[in-house]
Amino acid sequence: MATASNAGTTAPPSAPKGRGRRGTRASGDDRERAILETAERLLEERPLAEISVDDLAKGAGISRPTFYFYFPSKDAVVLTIIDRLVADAAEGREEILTTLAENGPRAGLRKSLENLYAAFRSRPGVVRAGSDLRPTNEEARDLWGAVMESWVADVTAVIEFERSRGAAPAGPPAREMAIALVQMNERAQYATLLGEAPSLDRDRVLDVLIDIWLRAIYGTPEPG
Amino acid sequence: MATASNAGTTAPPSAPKGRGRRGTRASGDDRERAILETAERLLEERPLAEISVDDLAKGAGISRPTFYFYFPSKDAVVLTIIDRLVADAAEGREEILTTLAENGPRAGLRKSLENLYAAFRSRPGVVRAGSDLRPTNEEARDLWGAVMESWVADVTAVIEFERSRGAAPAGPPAREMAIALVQMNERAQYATLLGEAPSLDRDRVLDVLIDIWLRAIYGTPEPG
DNA sequence: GAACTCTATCAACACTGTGTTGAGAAGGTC
DNA sequence: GACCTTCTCAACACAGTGTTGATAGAGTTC
Repeated sequence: MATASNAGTTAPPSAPKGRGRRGTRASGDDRERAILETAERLLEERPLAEISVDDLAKGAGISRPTFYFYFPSKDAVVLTIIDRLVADAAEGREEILTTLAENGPRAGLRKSLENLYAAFRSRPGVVRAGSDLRPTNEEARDLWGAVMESWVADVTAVIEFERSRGAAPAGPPAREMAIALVQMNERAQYATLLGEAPSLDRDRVLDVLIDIWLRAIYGTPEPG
Repeated sequence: MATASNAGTTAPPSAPKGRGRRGTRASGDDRERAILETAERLLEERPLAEISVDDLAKGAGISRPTFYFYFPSKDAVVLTIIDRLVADAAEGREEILTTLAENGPRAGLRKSLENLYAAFRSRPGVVRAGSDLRPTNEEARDLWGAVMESWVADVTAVIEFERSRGAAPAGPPAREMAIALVQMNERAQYATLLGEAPSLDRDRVLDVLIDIWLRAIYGTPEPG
C-alpha cells in the first residue's frame, strides 16, 4: 500500500516518465530488462559503489551512451529495482490486525514479520544498494521513508487497538512507540542480513525482536 | 573504552602512522589542523559527497597535491574527525552500572544515555559523514562496529546484573537483548538527529527509548 | 658557507567515471 | 521514396582522484 511506484511488473502501458525509459513503448524492452537483470545480478556480487554504468551497459550487451537511452543514471536503475522489491514485499503482506486476531499476539506478530521480511531476505544485495543510495539520493530516502511510514501506521493501529480492548496497558503515545520499534527492526534486520559487527544470528533475530515488541506493547512476553 | 584511536586531542607525540600525516613531527601542524577544521566546518554545511579534496585544500589554504602530503585521502580526514568525536563521547561516559545504582533504573538510564549522546548531538554533520562513509569504507564500518560493541557489552552487563539481583525477570540472552536495544537507539537517534521521514521529536526520543528499554529489561516502565 | 638533509609545496600528468552531442542505421507508414 | 520514430554508438567535455618530479626553504654538520 501507500508509496509511489511507476514500475508495473515488467511492461507498463502508460506514461513511464520519471525513472524508466524516456521514449514511449517499443521493442527495446529487452534491453531495458537486460539492464535491470544485470544490475540485480551484479548487486548480489558486489556493492553498488563498485558497479559502473559501463558494467551495466556491458552486461546488457550495449554501449554506455545507449544505456542512457534507457535510464537517466545508475541510481535510476537501482530505484526501479527497489520499487519492485518494495512492491513484492507489500504484495505478500496481509492485514496485520487480522493476523494478530487469528493467531494471538506472539504467533501473529511472528507471522506478520516473517511475511514482511521474506522478500528482503532473498535479495540482500538489493537491500544493501537501497541503503547505500540513501546518503546521496533524495528519491531513495523518500521511498524508504514512505515504506517505513506505512509500517509505522500499521503498528500504531495495532497498539491502539490492543490498548482499547484492554489487552495492552497504557504507555507512551502509540505512534511514538511504533516508530521506535519499527526503527529497531529495520536496523537489526539490516545488520543481520549483512552480517555486521555486532548483530543477531539469522535464526534468532525475529525471536529477540518479537520478545521486545511484546514486552514493550503488552508488558509481558506472553500476553493473552 | 575499548576501541582503537590514533588521535590524541591535537598533537600526539608518538608515531602518527596509519591515518595522520606521513612524515614525523614538524611545524606544518597548522596545515593539518586547518584541514581538519575546514572539514568539520564544511560537514555541518553539506554532506560528505558534496565536499571534494579540492574544497578541503582550498579551505586550508593549500593546493590539492599538498593536501595529500598531510592525509592519504578525504576519507582519512573524516575518520580522524570521527575518531576524536568517539573519544570525546567515551570521555564523558561514566560507569553505567554505578550511575544506575545511584539513580535507580529510569533516572540512571536517562542520565547515562543523555551523557552518551551529548557529544554526537553537537555535531550532526560529523555523525552523518560517519554514517555516509560506512557503505564504502571498511575502516569506518569497523570503527563504528567497535563503538557499538562496547555499548553492547556495557548493556549486557547491566541486564545480567539486574537479573542476578532479582530486579529484572529472565528473558532472552542478555547479549541478544542488548544488541537489539542498542541498535534501536542508534537508528532512532540518528533519524531524529537528521530529521528523517518518520522519526521521533528531539525532545521525545529519550523518553520513548527509555520506556521501551525499561519494559524490555524489567517488564515494567517503573521498576523498583 | 658549502654540502647535505629533511619538510613542505605545487604544476603537470595519468586515470576513472559520468553524462552529452551529433551523426547515422533500421524499421514502419503513407 | 520521403518521412517520422526508435535505437545505437564514436567522440567529446567534465569533474574528481591520486601521482610524479622538480624545487624552495629551513636546519644541521663540519
